[in-house]
Amino acid sequence: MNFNQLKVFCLVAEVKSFSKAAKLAHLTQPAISSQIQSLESTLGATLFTRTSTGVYLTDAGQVAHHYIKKMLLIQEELNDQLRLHDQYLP
Amino acid sequence: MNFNQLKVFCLVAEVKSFSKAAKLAHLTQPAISSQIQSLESTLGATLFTRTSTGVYLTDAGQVAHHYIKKMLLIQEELNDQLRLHDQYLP
DNA sequence: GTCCCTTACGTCAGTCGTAAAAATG
DNA sequence: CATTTTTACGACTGACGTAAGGGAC
Repeated sequence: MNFNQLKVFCLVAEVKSFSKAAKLAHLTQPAISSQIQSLESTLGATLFTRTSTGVYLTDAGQVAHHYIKKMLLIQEELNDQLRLHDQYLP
Repeated sequence: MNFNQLKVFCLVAEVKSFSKAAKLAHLTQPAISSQIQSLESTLGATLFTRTSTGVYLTDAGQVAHHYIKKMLLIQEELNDQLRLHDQYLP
């Protein structure tokens, strides 16, 4: 599980579309599809229901979204704190 | 940045040794060294001071340790919550 | 036909282990 | 010399893009 997968997951959850997320992330749809499948595999749960009108979070997906948002927020705080620090190398 | 790196980082921070962490994680010392170097590179900060008597967290390393522990805790909560869910596939 | 997601496949970066090197006590 | 970390190198896994496939409107 890596943070790129988590960012892609949150992006898809927001725009409710793999293809739109792909454009926003400057990736291809297959890359998005692969990332989501990989995340679903490691978490052992289906995160999205795929329909012709769009993709939507399952119950498990909503749970995951809640925690993953928190993790990404903490990651940003970490980066912010390190940027203020001495050992930071631009 | 992936979660294996974060777990290795926390392990090294606890045992203050790459070699001991390697044994505990069932990896080799070079693998630990590489993971830490990679994490230091992505965070843009030196996390450990390497001495002959052991490795110790730098100031930036202590900051990172604080946030990374929180991220790993949330990851565990996520796994716990998903395990209670319907869509969970063993 | 059009749009969207998935599968298949070749390519390239990242990670591991083994082996050798460098540094410290 | 013993211990620990780092570097070098070959092998493997994982992620990407291109191209083709399948389903819904």
